[in-house]
Amino acid sequence: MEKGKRHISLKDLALEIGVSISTVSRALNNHPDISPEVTRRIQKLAAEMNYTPNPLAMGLLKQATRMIGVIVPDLVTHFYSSIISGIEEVAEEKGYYILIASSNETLKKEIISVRNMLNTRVEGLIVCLSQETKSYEHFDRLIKNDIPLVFFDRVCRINEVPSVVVNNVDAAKKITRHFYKNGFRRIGYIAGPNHLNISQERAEGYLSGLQSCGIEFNPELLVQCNMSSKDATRATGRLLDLPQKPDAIFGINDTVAFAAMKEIKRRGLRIPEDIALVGFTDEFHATVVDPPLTSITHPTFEIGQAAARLFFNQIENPESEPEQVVLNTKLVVRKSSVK
Amino acid sequence: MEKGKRHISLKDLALEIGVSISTVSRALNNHPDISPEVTRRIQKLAAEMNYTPNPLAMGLLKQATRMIGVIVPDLVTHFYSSIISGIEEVAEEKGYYILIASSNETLKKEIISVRNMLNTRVEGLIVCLSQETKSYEHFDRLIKNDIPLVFFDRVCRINEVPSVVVNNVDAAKKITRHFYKNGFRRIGYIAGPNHLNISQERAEGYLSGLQSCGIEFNPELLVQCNMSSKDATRATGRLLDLPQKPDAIFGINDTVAFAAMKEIKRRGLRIPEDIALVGFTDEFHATVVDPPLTSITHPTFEIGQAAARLFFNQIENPESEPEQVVLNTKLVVRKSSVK
DNA sequence: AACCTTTGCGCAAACCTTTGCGCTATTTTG
DNA sequence: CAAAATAGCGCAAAGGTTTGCGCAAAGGTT
Repeated sequence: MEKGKRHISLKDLALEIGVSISTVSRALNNHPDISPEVTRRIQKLAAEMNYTPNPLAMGLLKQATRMIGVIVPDLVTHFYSSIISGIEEVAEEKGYYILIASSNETLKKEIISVRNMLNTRVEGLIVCLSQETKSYEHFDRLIKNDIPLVFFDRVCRINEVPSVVVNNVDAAKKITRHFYKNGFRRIGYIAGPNHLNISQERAEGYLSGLQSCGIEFNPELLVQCNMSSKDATRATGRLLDLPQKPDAIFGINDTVAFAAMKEIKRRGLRIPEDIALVGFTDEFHATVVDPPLTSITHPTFEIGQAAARLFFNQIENPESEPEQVVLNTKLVVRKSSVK
Repeated sequence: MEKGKRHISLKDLALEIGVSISTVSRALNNHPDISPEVTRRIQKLAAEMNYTPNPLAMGLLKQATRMIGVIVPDLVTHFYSSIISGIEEVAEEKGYYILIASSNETLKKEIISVRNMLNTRVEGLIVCLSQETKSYEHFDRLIKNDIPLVFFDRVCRINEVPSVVVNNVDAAKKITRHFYKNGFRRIGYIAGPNHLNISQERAEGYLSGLQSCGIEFNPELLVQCNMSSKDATRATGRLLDLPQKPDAIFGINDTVAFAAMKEIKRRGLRIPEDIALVGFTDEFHATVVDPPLTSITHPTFEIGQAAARLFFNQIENPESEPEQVVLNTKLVVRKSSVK
């Protein structure tokens, strides 16, 4: 092989054997038109020179890149990386690659990523909205042009776009009732931004849980944060500064719960004796903090798989109606919420 | 735009304006041959129809895909995902995309991933070896064909391939001396597989640290594991089962240290009173476990950036000699190692 | 008026693959 | 034995982009 020639083409094989390019192509695809003898020789040479078809050429020809764009709020939390693993598994089975971008929780980067990925000619997108995202025009071009799109966890336009979520309402209700059963009555909730479906739905479950336990909702006990550690710490502070502190706190996710845990300890309060704590998502390290954190496990890998399946459903079945897959979660009780 | 037509091409623009494809191409590239008037009209239309060049076609023409393959042992630990973020940042500046694959710490998947990525025509690879990898033939094709390759953290063939590592020897030595200064004398080390440079170098630093403190090396106190939580728990058990237990343990990374922490607690021993503990890598949650874990911070983001820069150096400067970048780490002292 | 230069644009090849169609021998059929 | 069928292969187009070359018309020079 010549220096600098990194991949060989049909042309190289054709020149070597002394036949035309089309004959080589057909031989490799076992086309009946080509004599067994020639086919054998070509396939042998191709194997020796380890020929592989050029995906760029195939992409041009078939107008298909076999690439899926995946946009997540960040790359470094277990939640998203595990979902990505799930997507990758299904994609690999189908011979697709995934292109990953992080929005860093900003709308601006999300918009740029969508544009970039389309320019790269991905066949479609699987997206979890950034925290800031409350307008959705940047997805219009996809929807209008029937470019496959799937949302997961943080979703929008669920009537037009297939999505994967967990049963947030039910899970939050379960948490509230769990607190109640263990003797806690002043139950606080640290929510996220209001426009996110996950925040709304978990709040709804929280309220419905309170009601089913006969506890009246106290607005003081519902605080908001932007889901960063820093802001979660502040939100926790606001709860702990109340004249009547909560005796239990439920955070919208484990990052928030970890921050709350630090702040509670910093103020010399004990968990769960003084304040019980429950998270949401069940990051790996929930088992390793002290006390171990009660949380809602997410079937992260399955979320990724489901999202990828919805994606391929659109590829193979463009006319199908948008479907929403709802996965179940489980409350995993650990020390942080049981006296 | 017709239904199903997802991207427009030079041809579409040419037809619309009534000029040839080459004129459109030149107009968009501001070629002086094209009259200002025509150029203006073409650029206006291109903007309106938001034309973007088809990367497949460009790739075919220029024999360059502007894609980098990245292979990591897993996707879900903070260490790797943060490094990937660093790579992505530099890649984005250069207009490159990254294609990510996980070896799941297996040689088999690593070999497959290398092959797949080459078939996809990535322009080169940035790799962290899997735990199992002790033979390196699957990289020969890259080296022989001058396809850019960079290793980071777990490296091999450092004379032929540029790489990014941290000062493992020095860091491990620092840990050992830190233990000594805080009054610990029976210092154990839970190592990883022997063929990995990180395991060897940290062992070397451990030994050199002991020597510099005048402590004689006791082979019983150096145990190995495959770096999984399970095996790390077993390895910890072996240390704790010794007739003369260590009074300090140093784990090859934080995953191992977390497992050790659990096992030590499970046996009713206190940290750091009975046994001091130090990790390596400083995963985010080191601050959140109890007690907070002393560890070696890795400049993960910078590792990714450095790896990407070495990569582009090869692209832009194919004849340059393979360089090894060594980044500094810092010992962050927390409660787990100070009585 | 006859020539040369410039301006402004189109043709076609190249990158790689697939595939409908056409072509030439050979083989089969009536 | 002539006609028709078939086996086995090549040509060329398509997909999108860039770019060397060619070409026509306009302008300028003697």
